[in-house]
Formats: sequence, C-alpha cells, structure tokens
Amino acid sequence: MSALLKYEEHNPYGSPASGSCTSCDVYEFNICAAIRKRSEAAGQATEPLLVASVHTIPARRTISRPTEWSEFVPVICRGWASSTIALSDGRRQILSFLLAGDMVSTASPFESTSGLLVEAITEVTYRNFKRSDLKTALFEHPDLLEMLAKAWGEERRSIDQLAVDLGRRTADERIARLILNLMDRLAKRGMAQDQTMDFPLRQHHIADATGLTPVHVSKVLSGFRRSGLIDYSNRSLAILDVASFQRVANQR
Amino acid sequence: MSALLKYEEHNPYGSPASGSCTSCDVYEFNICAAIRKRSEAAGQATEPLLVASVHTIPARRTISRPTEWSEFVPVICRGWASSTIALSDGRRQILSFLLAGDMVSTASPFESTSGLLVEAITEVTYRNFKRSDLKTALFEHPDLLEMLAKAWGEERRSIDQLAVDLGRRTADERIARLILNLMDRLAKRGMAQDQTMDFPLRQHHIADATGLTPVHVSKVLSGFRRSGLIDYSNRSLAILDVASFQRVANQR
DNA sequence: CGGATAGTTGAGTTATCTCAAATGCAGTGG
DNA sequence: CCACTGCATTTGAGATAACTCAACTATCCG
Repeated sequence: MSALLKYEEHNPYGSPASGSCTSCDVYEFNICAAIRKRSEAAGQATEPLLVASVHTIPARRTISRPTEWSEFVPVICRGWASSTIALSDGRRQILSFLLAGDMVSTASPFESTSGLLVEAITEVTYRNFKRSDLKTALFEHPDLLEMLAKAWGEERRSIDQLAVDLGRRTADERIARLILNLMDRLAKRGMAQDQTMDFPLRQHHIADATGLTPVHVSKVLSGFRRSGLIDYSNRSLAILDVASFQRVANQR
Repeated sequence: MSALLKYEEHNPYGSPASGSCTSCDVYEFNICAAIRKRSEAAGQATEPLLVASVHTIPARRTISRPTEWSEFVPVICRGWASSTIALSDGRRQILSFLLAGDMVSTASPFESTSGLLVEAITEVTYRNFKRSDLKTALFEHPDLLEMLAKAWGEERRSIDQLAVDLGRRTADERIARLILNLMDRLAKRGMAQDQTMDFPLRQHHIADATGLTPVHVSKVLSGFRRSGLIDYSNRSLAILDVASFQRVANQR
C-alpha cells in the first residue's frame, strides 16, 4: 500500500515543521484534510501519490492569470488572495476572497485555465498540486472526490449568494454581509476572536467585491462607524454590535 | 457486462420513441449523452445502471424547493425553467434559465437539497435520475465524471459571468447579454434560426435575472426595439442587427 | 364578456456614481 | 530625520441610472 501524500521539503510523517501541512492551522478545512486522512489510513509513506510544491509571494503579486495555462492546482496555505474577473475597460468584479485552506476553484482539478485573475492581497503562501496527480487521486479515491464535491457545493452556494447580493441588495447590505461573511470564515479557522479580525482589504477591494465605488464604500463604512456598528482601524476590524449589524445585513 | 441506462417507459435500444432519450434533440449536450455513450460501448442491455422517470408539468409549476429534500436529480428534457433564490421580503434573483439538456445544478448529484427554487416557465418535461444510482455510476465510470466536471466548469463560468454582469454592467448591457446568451444556447440546440428564437420569458423573468425592475426592463427593451436592434412580439425574439447588439452588450 | 396578468408610459424620487479637492499614511532616498 | 511621492481615504457637490408610483392599455383565458 502506498502513501498518498508527500511534500517536497519534508516527510509529512515527521514532526510538524514550519511550512508543512502538519503544522497548518487550517488543513481541516480543505482538500488537504482529505488527503491527509487518506494518508493516515494508508500508513507509512513508501511512494507519494501527491507532490505539492510550496510558494510564498509578496502582496499584490499575481498568482494566476485568466487564460494562462497551468498544470498546477494552487491551494492557499496562508494570507489573503482575491479571485477576480476583469473587463477590458477596467471594471472588475471580485468573485471571492481566498483564505487559508481554499482552492482557487473546485473546478480547477479538471481545467487547465481558470478564467480568473488570482492575486495576492497580503503576502501569500500556497501549495501547487500537480493537476494530473490530483485528478488521478480523485478518480481512485471516492472519499477525496466526495470531499471535493462538498467543497463544490459550498462554492456554488457562496457564488449564488454573491449574485443575489449584487442583483438584489443595497450597498449597506452588501458591505455588511461581506464583513460578516469574512468574520465567519476566519472564525472557523480560529483567526477571529471577540468579533475582531485582521482586515487587510483596501476599500477598493470591498468596492470590487460588492459592485460599488470606492467612494461609496468609504461613505457606507463611515456610516457604520458613526452608528457604532463596527470599529475599523489599523487593518483590524471589529463588529461592535453583532445583532444590529446582522439586521443591517438582512433587512430590506 | 451490464447496460448502463434504462428508462421506465421503453427500451432505450429500441427504435426512437417519443419521450425517449433516443429521440431527444439535445442529448448531446448533457450528462445523458455521456450515459448514452457508455451504454453503447457496453452493448445490449441486461441490467440497467440508471433508471430515470419522466415527468411533464405545466408552466409555473414548482419543480423543486430550496430546502426540500429529494432523492432525485432532475434533468430538463423540454421547455424552459428558472432557478432562483428568493429572499423573505419578496426580492428574487434568477441564477439561470434551464433549457433542454440542463441539470438543475452540477452539484446536485452530491447534495440532497439544492438551495434553489426551480420553477417551470413553459410546460416542462424532465427526467429524474435517482441520486444514489447516479453517484454510483459517476464513481464507477471516470468518463461520466469527466463529463460532469466539464459541465461543472461551464456552470461555474456562467455564474461567474452573472456576477460580473450584476456587479459591473449597466442595464442595457445586462439585458443585451442575457438575450445573446439565450440565443447562443438555443442555437447550439438547433432551436434558433436566423437569430430568431422562441422567447417565453415574461419581462419579470428578465428583471429577476438581471437584477432590475420590470418597469425598467420594459423601457430598455422598448429602446432596443426603437433603435432597430431587436424585434420582439408574439413570444418570439429576433436580433435584427447582431453586430450593433453585441456592441451594446459589451460597451461601456 | 370579465377578470387577471403583462406591458407601456410619464412624473417624480433616490441610491449610487462622478468629479474634485483635501487629508492622511507609508515607504524611499537624500 | 525630512521631503517627496504615491496610494488610500474622506468629504462635499452635483449628475444620473434606475427605482417607485400610478394610471392606462393590451393580452390571455375561461
């Protein structure tokens, strides 16, 4: 029986090392977890099924371009990235913010171009899985596939919600929902306490994610601050009155 | 070796019968095609792998509700349906129009609730595949899975585009793009000639799909008509000046 | 023929945008 | 340490795309 997982820079079965999945805070939340579980079930490593190379890039660097062919499937390990569609005239729509544990798109194991512009917002560490290996593994191990399908369902729900937000919700609602959403996702990863999170997004990111103008985003955020709903400074954001804020996010 | 496909009302290997996949105009465009190819490769039927029941329902009938549990995966055979998210205050966003050959969602083989409200726009005929059977078939036959993955990629691209449209495009652009999009999809199915298609959508459907008001949709469509871009009457729509219309769809 | 649903049109309102100027803030080189 | 440059944010004023409301007309169906 062969092991299913190997990283270039270490033996995954050794003690946790910096940069290894073993020390990754979030590997529970992604395909890595499934791979890991498979590996544990399979016992000690003899031959790796999946090789992943690790990369760290500075903020603002592009991770992948819309039509760029790549034989790798990137999974974010650390930092924030955005996945965007850009129109030729400069308009942009951010489709999702990628956090630790996220695969750029759950369709990417099957497609060599993403159609998306993926950019680092903060410094980002990510793992590149080789698409062909990953695909083989998915075909061979139904539980991995099941996990990916689950992630696909979640991805689908979240982009569906984005469409509802963009099509049918006011600026206040959109922004409040984005913030609540991010708080939730970070909390699940243990990266938010007391309704407070690191918040590296610039207002233009919020604008591009909500289909608004940076100017308007500034006005809405100022409004939230003035009403004591949130506190927002020093790249850190706190929701001061969760209940009211949730009301803003849903209300008509 | 066992056959992979059987419909309740006929032997799929007999001569084309009304209501059978064999006579379906569009089976090339969906999972049915993959199942069919599998079946042909496998030779004559001895034991069916997939059983599908066929249903026909009148316009406006609900096909599935957001939280309703179902053990079936519906695939549209004929007619138009919509897949919608509805908010409690009555706002609605249509996420896609489903045409012959479309599965409600490519995630549905893996999920027992869709989270979506699926409604017939015209009279609709659809096939219900049993989820558990479909899932088994997918796991056993990589080519089926590959096909589903492809459909999944397309679904992803189209909802991504919807988000861009809703977030970053004007009313004119959104409506023009919707029309061009439908024309394309119907043309692929041989259901549009000379830039003319049957067009059963009510203006409120267009409004819910584009995030606009029915009143505004009416004004934009009248504008298109007045400028000689489209002709639109009797539930039939023709694009009179494709080039200009495409310009409207992209322009800033 | 009557009632319901769908579409049109006009008038007035509003959420969000554009433009522009002012302020703040972070990093760079001298 | 300061001056400088470039980016991010704030704020105000005015413009506009899309909305709401309301009345009217057309179309469909029993």
